[in-house]
Amino acid sequence: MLGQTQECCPGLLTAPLDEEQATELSKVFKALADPVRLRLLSMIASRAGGEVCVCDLTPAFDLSQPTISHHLKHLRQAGLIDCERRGTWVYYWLLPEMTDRLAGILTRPAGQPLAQPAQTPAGAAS
Amino acid sequence: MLGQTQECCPGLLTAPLDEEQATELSKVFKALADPVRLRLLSMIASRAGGEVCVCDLTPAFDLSQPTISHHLKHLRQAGLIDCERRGTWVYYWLLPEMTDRLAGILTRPAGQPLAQPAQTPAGAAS
DNA sequence: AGCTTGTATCGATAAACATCAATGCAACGC
DNA sequence: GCGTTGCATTGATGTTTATCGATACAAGCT
Repeated sequence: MLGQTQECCPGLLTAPLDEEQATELSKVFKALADPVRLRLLSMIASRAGGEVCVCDLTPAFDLSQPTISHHLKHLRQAGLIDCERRGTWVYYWLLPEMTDRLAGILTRPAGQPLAQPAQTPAGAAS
Repeated sequence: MLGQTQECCPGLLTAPLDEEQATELSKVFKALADPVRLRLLSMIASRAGGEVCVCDLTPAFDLSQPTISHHLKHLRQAGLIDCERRGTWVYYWLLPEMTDRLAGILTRPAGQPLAQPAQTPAGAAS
């Protein structure tokens, strides 16, 4: 996912993405584009021990167990989390490499202030 | 969008998001969850002068003009870009506050190494 | 005023997605 | 062995979304 084909962090804010890069990146953002998955991810990421049992996640939502399982699969296929069955239970944990990469992609280089006008220039469209 | 109701950067990786925060955040990620919009955003953000005319964006895609306009509207409603009509043409520019905020949300605090196992623990699900 | 060009909006359609109930599979306890 | 519990997969359904053609709006030109 997101291919090691790129040097390190193409940037998004520094150079136009080509079609392939954009398609790969969009898959990860799509995984984040749902409130349930965002809450699942934050519950997993913020867990003290670094791991969460599915049995601790499911009751936090007003959704069926298959739906939660579906969302977890989505997050896992995006490379944001991974899991392991341990006896009866399945534990999930964050893969910080992916969130780190996203943060880098959304960060503009310090030396390049983007030359943005930024403040709404009198009469900008609503 | 994303409400100033929060202190600064709730985190996503440090504490579980509540339902409202997750819903707001998901709207922004939804705007990024499309390859066309990602390419549009990167074309706008990486522009030297900080502004791009729609007439420079549309021909870069194999899509109809209404479709590009629709995607730009989506990015604008997410607070990622803004625009202004100037004579015949409409110019778009990045709102770096939003990308900065997203980068912050995806960044884990230095003092909190998340205690993740990270390396695949023998026999992790495929 | 009319014509032309650039951009946004509208209405329709097909594809993608979130959700559920039903079912399957894995591990434990009896 | 059999039943139970935890989680994943399947199939169906309603909703959302990407896309287009047609049209509307805005600004400049003649």
